[in-house]
Amino acid sequence: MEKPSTEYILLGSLMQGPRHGYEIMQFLDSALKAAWRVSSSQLYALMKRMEKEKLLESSLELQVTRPSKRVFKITERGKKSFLAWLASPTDHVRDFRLEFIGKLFFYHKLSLEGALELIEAQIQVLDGIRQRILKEKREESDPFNILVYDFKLETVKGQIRWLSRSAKVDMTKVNRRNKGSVSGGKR
Amino acid sequence: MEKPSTEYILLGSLMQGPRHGYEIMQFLDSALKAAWRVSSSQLYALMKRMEKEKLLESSLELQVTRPSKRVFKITERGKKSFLAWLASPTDHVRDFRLEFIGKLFFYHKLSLEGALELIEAQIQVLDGIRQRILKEKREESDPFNILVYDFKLETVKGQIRWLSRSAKVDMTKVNRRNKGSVSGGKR
DNA sequence: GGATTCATGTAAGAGGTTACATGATTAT
DNA sequence: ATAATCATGTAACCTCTTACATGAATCC
Repeated sequence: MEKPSTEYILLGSLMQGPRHGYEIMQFLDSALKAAWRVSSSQLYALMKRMEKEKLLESSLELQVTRPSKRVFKITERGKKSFLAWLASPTDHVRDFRLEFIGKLFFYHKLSLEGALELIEAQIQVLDGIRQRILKEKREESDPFNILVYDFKLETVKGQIRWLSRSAKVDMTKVNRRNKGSVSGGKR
Repeated sequence: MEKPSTEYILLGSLMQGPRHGYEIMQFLDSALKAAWRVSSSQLYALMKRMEKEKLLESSLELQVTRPSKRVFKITERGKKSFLAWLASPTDHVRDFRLEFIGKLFFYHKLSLEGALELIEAQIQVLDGIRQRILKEKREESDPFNILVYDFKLETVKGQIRWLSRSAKVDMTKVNRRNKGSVSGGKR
């Protein structure tokens, strides 16, 4: 069973240091707004579950004028889980969009190396899928189903094209600009 | 509030005459297997709901050696609802794939006219979306967000390309081959 | 004086999925 | 013998969304 990628997005939000829920929401709202939305209810529910699974720890921080904050901190286990997710390509076309963009975001944000390797691996995976669809299309006789296969092919080809051009080029730029550490930086 | 497209797929399965649940499953499994999967539990649940909404009617048909069948028949209200769905383009990129293919399937299967008009309208809708993304991209300065917009653009452009080439051409062929009636044919 | 920000949640529901129950019949 | 086909469902769960509750502080 795979975790939903939203959990990894939340884990990733804690990689630069502890944060409380509201802070994470603001962070994602401004930084990932174009690609990912997490509602407050979902966020708090997921955080609770992940604490049970020992992927993070929390502590209450009392405030005078404001309501108390629950500050979350990622555990070693959580870091390992996040980094493993980050390095592995997605193998379902329908999840590719959100999940892959989420991964790139953290390579970018955390100034991590390995993005090009992931892109390369993802291209291989998508190319495998492309060939599988091509094979199925060849074995199909119904004209409507062929149409469907054409659409799937067009989708996968668009993704590969994007990976080969934009992603590769831009992530190279990003990587060249700032080479940094994984866990550095307190808030 | 929009209905989930799965309901329309089920409605569409009744357009050529009454059918029982198992029969619909087989029909979809063989004819739409490349694009749409409906589990038995979901099918029966949706049928029950749609009967409450007067989109269909059902009656029990007793059998000697086999378990009884519940035969579903689409109502006038159901037909109207289905045909309205069929003629309207999808305006969410994320729903486009499944929903549009489902629509084309029924134009094909029911030998209906109007597929080319729908394709044309859908291209217009997607082109509007393309321009909106392009505009947002131009206003964006963060290199990562630009990457995301590039991906969205690549996706939409792939869809438009598919619509303009394959879909248009193939549906023309289909339309030319068989010109038929809407409600004709008993099972 | 009313809206927005800060901060955390609960409850209900939408739209599924997977596993399972039932039980006879027919194909291998 | 056993597996698959026919036929209809229930129950539990999953991921995520929307609406709502709370309550002080600060901005306009």
